[in-house]
Amino acid sequence: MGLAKTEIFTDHQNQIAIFAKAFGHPARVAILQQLFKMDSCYCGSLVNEIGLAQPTISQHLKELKYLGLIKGTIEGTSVCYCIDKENWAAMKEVMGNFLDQDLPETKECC
Amino acid sequence: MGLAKTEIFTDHQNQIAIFAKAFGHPARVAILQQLFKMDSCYCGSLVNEIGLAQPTISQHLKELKYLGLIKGTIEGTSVCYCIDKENWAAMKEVMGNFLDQDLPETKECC
DNA sequence: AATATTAATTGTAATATTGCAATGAAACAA
DNA sequence: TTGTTTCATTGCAATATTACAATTAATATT
Repeated sequence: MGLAKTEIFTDHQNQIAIFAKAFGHPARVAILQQLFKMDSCYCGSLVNEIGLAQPTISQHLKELKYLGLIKGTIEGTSVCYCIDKENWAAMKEVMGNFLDQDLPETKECC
Repeated sequence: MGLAKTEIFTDHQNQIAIFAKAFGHPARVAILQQLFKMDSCYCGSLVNEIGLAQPTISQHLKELKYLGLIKGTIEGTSVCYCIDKENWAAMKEVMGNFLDQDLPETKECC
């Protein structure tokens, strides 16, 4: 169907999936890495440094912005994007806990 | 197009995206959480505990297995799944480094 | 052998995602 | 005002993903 049955999962499980999906495309990974480098956070710079068309980059930025991971500030005709530190930290907490799960050493299953 | 232009990104960026995509569906998050709990790693148990049809679960398991995050052992007519500890640790290293990126405090952009 | 159990595979329908050309909107420059 | 620059939005085509019924494969049970 292409449609995930989100209603049968917990909010926590859905939230992990939503954050993960944001990182599930290399263009968004590249955008975030650029923003962490900080020396170029204008939309146009991202278009130049990543080899995708401007509407495509704009769309990826929109998704990241919708999740709150980045924020954009209008400066004349340009838009400056940067990481939203607070929300990034909150996301890191959620994803980190998921990744850091540990297995009980005692029980060996397979 | 529905087709990511992976060739214009680094292997590292693609790898992050591929791992992230694995966590981009709540069913796979739920499966992994169950496997970490360890008391039920049979495919049938996962079908019962998660409310999706058996072929759907089987398909999600296949993806996780393909990435090496889990492994399955045949036990009679059942298949026992569990986390692949080594590969999970390797994935955690990659994803962790990405999530733990820091911003230079000096430069404030937006 | 005949049946049952468990899980993978196949096929299919519905929805989502990706990418870009074309266009629009807003601020700036001449 | 007229153009220019920068970015968002719209519309569309191509591919990917999700879900499941039906089937198959393999082992176990009787």
